[in-house]
Amino acid sequence: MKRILLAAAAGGVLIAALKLIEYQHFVRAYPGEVYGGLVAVIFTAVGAAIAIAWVRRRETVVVREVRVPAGGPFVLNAGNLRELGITPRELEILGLIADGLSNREIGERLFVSENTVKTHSARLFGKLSVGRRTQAVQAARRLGLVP
Amino acid sequence: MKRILLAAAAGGVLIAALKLIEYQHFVRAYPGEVYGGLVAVIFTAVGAAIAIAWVRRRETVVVREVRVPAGGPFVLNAGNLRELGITPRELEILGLIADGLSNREIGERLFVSENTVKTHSARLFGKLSVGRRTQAVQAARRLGLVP
DNA sequence: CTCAGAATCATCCGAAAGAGTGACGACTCG
DNA sequence: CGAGTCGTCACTCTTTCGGATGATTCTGAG
Repeated sequence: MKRILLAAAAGGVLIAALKLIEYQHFVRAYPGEVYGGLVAVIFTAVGAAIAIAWVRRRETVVVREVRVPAGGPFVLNAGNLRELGITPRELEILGLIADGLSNREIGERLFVSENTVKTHSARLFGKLSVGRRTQAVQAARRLGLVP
Repeated sequence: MKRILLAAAAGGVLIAALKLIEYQHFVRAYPGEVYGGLVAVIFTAVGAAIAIAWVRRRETVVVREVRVPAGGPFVLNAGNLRELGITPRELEILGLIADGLSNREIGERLFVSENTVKTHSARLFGKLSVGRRTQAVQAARRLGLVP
């Protein structure tokens, strides 16, 4: 609504300006070519001003700050666990992988060698049908195996 | 440099258009008022087109606070994004890392080289203060940067 | 125009991860 | 007892990651 009024007002100003310039034309202070050039320049500027005022309203809206209010405590999906045949130890290592630990760090935390961790994770990847630990984390979260 | 040439070319077209309209004026097919009106309308449009082409690229980003119930669709936390100084491209790559893609796959999907992906991810790790992609995914999820 | 930020690509190098195998002890179940 | 499962460890090889730099191009802002 406000835009329509603004457009109408702009149109009025436009016509008024045209008349004003035209008046000078009738005064014949300048030849027709100058008149045309003047009109062209002025209305190019007017058009640019209108377009800028019009387009500037366009803005990208980005949503902000929405702390997920804790969608309840994590519950393990034991069903998927069974179906995939994942052992307790493997689940333990899966959790540590999801925490972003390296194989070496996992080994140190569980007091086993890095090779052992690699063996477990390799079997884990097979059961989850993935080839990378990041994918394993994704699959585990989707299956309700980790928070 | 390129812009200057473009501006010059636009000016040339402008003048040519003016001459063309002026020719019709000499033919006296229309009275002076119509000539002025025609010039005004056309150059208002030209000015608008130029301004739009010039201004269109810049888009204003507005941050809006929104409450979302638990389990709702993912909403990006733009605040954290700003604080960490993460660029759009980096965010894009962060998302693909979270999807479990390798650097090579990310490069293929975005049509850039693997080296570029590595550069982006390295800067990303710095901004997130992590040293591994799995940790980056964890941090990103905690900060509301990825689903 | 100059400057800064972003995106792009490259090279070198060491560390980490993953694939593929083989093996051994402990425990359970039939 | 024998078979099967689990957890453990080792070794080799290839691929992928990550760190550290340097360079180029484009664009927006001052």
